[in-house]
Parts: sequence; C-alpha cells; structure tokens
Amino acid sequence: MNIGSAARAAGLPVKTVRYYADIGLVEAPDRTQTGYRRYDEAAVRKLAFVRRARDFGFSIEECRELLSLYEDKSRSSADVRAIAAAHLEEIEEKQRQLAALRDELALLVTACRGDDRPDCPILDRLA
Amino acid sequence: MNIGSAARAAGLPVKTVRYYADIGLVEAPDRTQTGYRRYDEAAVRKLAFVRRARDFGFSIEECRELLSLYEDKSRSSADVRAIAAAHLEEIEEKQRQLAALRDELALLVTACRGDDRPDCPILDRLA
DNA sequence: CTAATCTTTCCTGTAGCTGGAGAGTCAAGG
DNA sequence: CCTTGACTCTCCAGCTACAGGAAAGATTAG
Repeated sequence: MNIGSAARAAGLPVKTVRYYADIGLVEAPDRTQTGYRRYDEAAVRKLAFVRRARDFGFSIEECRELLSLYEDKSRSSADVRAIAAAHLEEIEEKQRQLAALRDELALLVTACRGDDRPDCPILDRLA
Repeated sequence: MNIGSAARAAGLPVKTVRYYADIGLVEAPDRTQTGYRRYDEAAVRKLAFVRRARDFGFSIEECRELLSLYEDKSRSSADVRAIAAAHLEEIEEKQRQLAALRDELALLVTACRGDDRPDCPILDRLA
C-alpha cells in the first residue's frame, strides 16, 4: 500500500501522513527499492487512530501517549483515563473563557446601533 | 517614552510591541539619534487598544481594521459592528464545536472505569 | 568609573501542518 | 516502445502571534 492509499484509508492528507512519519508518530514499516513508503494494515489503523484522537482535540504529544497505550496490551485503563480527563479539563476551561468572551462581546454588539453615525460603544470599550 | 515604559503602560511585553511595529500595526512615531524607538501618548493608546481587542480574541488583521476605524473620525458604527458581529459568530461556532466535543469526551471518561485492567472504552472508541 | 539595566538587530523555535518546486517512478494506452 | 498522467520523493518556505536568546551598543545610578 502506497502512501496515497494509506492516507485515503485513514482519512488524512498525504502531507499529514508524511509529517507524522517525520516526527516519528506513525512511521511506514518499510520502503520499496525506489524509496516509496509502504503502509500495512497495522500502520493504517494507527493513522486512523491518530486522526480520531486529533478530531477529539488531543495534541500530537497526547496522541503519542495514547498510541503507546493503545499498543500496550498490559496498559491500565486508568492511564488512558487520566490523559482524557486532563484533556477534558482543558476543554472545559476553554469553554469557560469562551463563554465569558462571547457574553461580553454580544453585549457590545447589541449596544452598538450599527448605523451611519460614528459613535460606537464597541470602539469606546476598546479605547 | 522608551519602548519599555510604553509596553508597561499598554500592558504588553516589549517583544510584542516591537513585533507590532515590525508588522506595521502600531509603529513608534520616531527614533532617537541612537536608534531607540520613542513612543508618545497616541501610540500608547493604540497599543492598549490593540491589547484589549486581542483580549477579545480579535485577530491581528481584525485589529488592523478596528484600529483604522478607531482612527477614522468619519467612520460609521455599522462598519465596526460588522467586524464584531462576524467575530461573535466565529466564537459561537467555536463554542458549538467545543460543546459537542466536550460532551462526547465526557461520556467516554465516565464510561471508563479507570482501574488496573486494560479494557478501556476510550481507546475502543478511537480504534 | 563601573555595574546594572535597557535597547538594538538578528536568528531560531513554537504547533501542526500546507503548498510548491524539481525530480524520479509507475501503470496504462496507443 | 513511447508517451502521458498520476503518483511519489526530498527539501524549503510559510502560516499565527509571538517568545527566547545572543551579541552589541546606550543609558542611568551610585
């Protein structure tokens, strides 16, 4: 399986697959004589695993940890849970910040008449 | 006023003030004979304006637009409002995505016992 | 006068890719 | 056999919004 098919199967751009190999996250098992990367089923599964974890907002480093736990049959679910719980906490913190921001900005937007005249509570607030 | 005092007055790191000058966002009015940037009150006001806009999550390019509207005494508040409203829409979209993500991840975390055993719904979901 | 603090420019690195150049490889069609 | 088009390779640059650090000059306090 060449990189193109592997990328399609995993749902990732070819560039990204190559990038993951460069940083040692998911490397192709071997190369052809002419230097083409060959991917097997296991590698494709790992790529797809990473894609889903990335969709969940896990960082590359978190993905690396999750991947090694994924590979480790004697892992404890507590280890995985700890990573996910920490990530969940980050997301919730981000949510709180975003909510505060939104509320304040929404106030400004509704306060601004948005007409031809120059007076604008939004700029006033920023000044 | 040297860059250090200006940065303190505006609540920004010196590095950031220099960066804003480099990208032509807020430039120091002039330089001393020995090359030191001199900032005046107006420049400091602009720096503080940008800092607050950045706190609101506006991008540098949005700040550039807001700044030119801020400077333009014949601006219409509608122009400002349009930028803010667009940004608000982005924030709300981000909020929706984050909420969906959080809910799904929270489900997984609660589903995982987090003990010494290897079976883990989180990894199962990612695999 | 000296030591400490500021300031300058320039270069590098961050996260996570994406785009492009230029060159080589492969499979199919004529 | 040749060509064409699709695929792949490596390397380099750029994106956001700065942060860190080196080496050198400027300024200020004691």
